[in-house]
Amino acid sequence: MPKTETFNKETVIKQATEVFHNKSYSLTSMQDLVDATGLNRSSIYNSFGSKLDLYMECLKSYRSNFKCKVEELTTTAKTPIKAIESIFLLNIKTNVTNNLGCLINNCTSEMANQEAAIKNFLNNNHENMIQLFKDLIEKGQFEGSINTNKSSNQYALYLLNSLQGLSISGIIMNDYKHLESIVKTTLSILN
Amino acid sequence: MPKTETFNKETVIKQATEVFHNKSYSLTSMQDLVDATGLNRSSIYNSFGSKLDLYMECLKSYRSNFKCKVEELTTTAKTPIKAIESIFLLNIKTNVTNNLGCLINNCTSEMANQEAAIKNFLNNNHENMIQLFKDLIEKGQFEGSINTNKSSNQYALYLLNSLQGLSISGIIMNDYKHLESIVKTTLSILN
DNA sequence: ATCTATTTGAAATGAACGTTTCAAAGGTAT
DNA sequence: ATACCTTTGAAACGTTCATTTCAAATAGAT
Repeated sequence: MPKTETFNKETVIKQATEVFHNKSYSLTSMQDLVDATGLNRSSIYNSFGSKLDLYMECLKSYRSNFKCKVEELTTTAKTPIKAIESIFLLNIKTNVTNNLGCLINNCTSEMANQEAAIKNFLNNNHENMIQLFKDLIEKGQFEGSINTNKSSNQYALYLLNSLQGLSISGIIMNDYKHLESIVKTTLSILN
Repeated sequence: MPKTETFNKETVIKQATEVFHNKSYSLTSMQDLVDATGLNRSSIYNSFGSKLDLYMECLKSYRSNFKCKVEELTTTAKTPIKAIESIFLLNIKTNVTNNLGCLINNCTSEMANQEAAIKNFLNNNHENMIQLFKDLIEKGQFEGSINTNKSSNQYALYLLNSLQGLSISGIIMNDYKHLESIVKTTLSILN
């Protein structure tokens, strides 16, 4: 029957993600994507639809990648607070080495008010993150390892806010130690 | 002698700032700026140089505006901690009403890795903000109203990080109360 | 009124953009 | 081999972009 797809869709998304991460959505041209993926222009349109569609795929891939790592961290961590810490450290490790910030947070600044589909994704992501932190906080508060000065919801909002801040801090600051210090100070409130 | 400038440069910058804030740098076209300012295309180039030059002017104006308000707040505030609080509240008040985030933080995501002049400005801004918080913290620690669990530098990094987070949070979250809660939790560490 | 330097308007420039088109090439199954 | 449908390459499409150009209008100083 037909000729089958010769390229690996996941690989292409990975390559495209890197470009989008490096240059932002607006500053990434279709030519950049052609160059980075080695694919033909038509193949990209055939397989992904449009530049925006491909971008959305990259966002989803980026998030599911993050989710995987987080799941691993939370299951291996000894305490909820250690789990939270390792999520934060994962974040600065991936953001300080390249000074690019988090793809999703960059997207928020750039696109949240421009594209409804993007806004939807971001809202969804936000809720997921809040839930993630809320669960961990509740677990810690139940165990007694996290204080109950604030509700799990208040702490979740606080933690996510700090994590988002680290995305921007990671773009400007080059010193890993400074970012580590921020994490330490941020989490010290929970004990 | 010559015909003099008929328009007010500051007004033009204000109008341009609004456009850049609404649409980001990349998504703002020269036509958008012509429409928003009422100026002729040539006049913009004559007076400001290029789109990027005008953008830089807007960033500077935005920052000096912020600085003015901060100066007023810090001089009228009864305590350093109240001063810090009012800076945070000013921030969420200006960012939650429009869901646009902070112009400078948006710029960080979008442009920090694209334009050296911008990166320079952002680094400078970062240092200024750190110094602002550091001074307030030191004052509070000297007076005894702020604890010494962390150094003024560590607290300054922590506070700026949270403030940057609020810029992103303000884009996604619509509930002013939630942002207020974040501020409250963030500052509770200082007492 | 005249000169002079500037602003203005409108059109033009040339490059880059995202997307489409379509004939040719390519691989799979009959 | 042949038929089938996909991928591929290259060119072209129509827009939009930032910027330039330049003659005409404009206004302060002489």
